[in-house]
Amino acid sequence: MNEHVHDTADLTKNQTLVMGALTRSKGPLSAYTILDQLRDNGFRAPLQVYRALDKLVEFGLVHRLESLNAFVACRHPGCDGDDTIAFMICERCGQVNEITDTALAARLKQLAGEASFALKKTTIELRGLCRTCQAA
Amino acid sequence: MNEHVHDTADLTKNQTLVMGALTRSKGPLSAYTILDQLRDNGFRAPLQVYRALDKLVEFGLVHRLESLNAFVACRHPGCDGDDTIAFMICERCGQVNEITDTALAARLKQLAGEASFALKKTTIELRGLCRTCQAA
DNA sequence: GCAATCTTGTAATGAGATAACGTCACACAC
DNA sequence: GTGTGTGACGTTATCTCATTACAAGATTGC
Ligand SMILES: [Zn+2]
Ligand SMILES: [Zn+2]
Ligand SMILES: [Zn+2]
Ligand SMILES: [Zn+2]
Repeated sequence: MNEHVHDTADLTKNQTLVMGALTRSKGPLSAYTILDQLRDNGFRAPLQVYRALDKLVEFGLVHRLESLNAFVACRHPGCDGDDTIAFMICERCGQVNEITDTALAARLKQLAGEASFALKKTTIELRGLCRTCQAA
Repeated sequence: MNEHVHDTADLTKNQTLVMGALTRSKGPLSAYTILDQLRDNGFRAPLQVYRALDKLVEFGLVHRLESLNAFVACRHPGCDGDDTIAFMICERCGQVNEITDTALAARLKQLAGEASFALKKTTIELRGLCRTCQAA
């Protein structure tokens, strides 16, 4: 088995349950919301969720949205190789759109380089209204 | 007086105290850290800090760092007009560098436009090591 | 078997943020 | 001057988010 790329078949029981909750959801979920949804599956404590989330984020199956303190299942096929992901978060319907852009990533790397900053992780979160919600 | 641009002279007592704490600090501070620093000035409750912070952020004198749940005094002269600010946060020494870049902002606006996303606020936070901390 | 390692369960606590209430000071109309 | 609206302030309680600490099972490799 590939040791870097994970799919849902590799997951433990708790990881599978948490992944399922996120995949079923239309938008991001907080850890405690996930906990509530999994009470019937034997979840009793936040740590059960957080431990699973840590792994899922590590595997690249889930992204953490810093500005929401919430988590979302990755729906961007092929964001594995890319560590510069921009999230467009609709403040009305909660929908999250995940995009990568080489020009954007290149510009950020350029800026970091000019400042001699050793870039490890980038967080880009755009807040606003999605196409649908602008009409309403 | 200009009704949009604020300087420290416009601030209330609590706002001045919170602004002072942030200005004195080399790096970002959490609301509760600020609270502790201002106990001697009569601060007793988190809300006193949060209320002041809300206003200071609104005035553009302070920025909130989403990935740290912390606040930092603006040290970027002229970031008023620019709503696309990138923060470079050193994970070792905590120093925060604030930069604006027209190419970066333009690309983000472009991407939002292509998705018909009505952009309201952008969060860009780069984590890594500053020049000094890479040597050590 | 046995040790090393990983995963899990549980309780307690720490850290970040807001709700709900009442008070006070001040500007401004009447 | 009295009423009224507005904004800042103080206090308590509560809510949400996240981690520490400790113990117990499961898994793997030898
Ligand atoms: Zn993704
Ligand atoms: Zn929407
Ligand atoms: Zn600034
Ligand atoms: Zn540093």
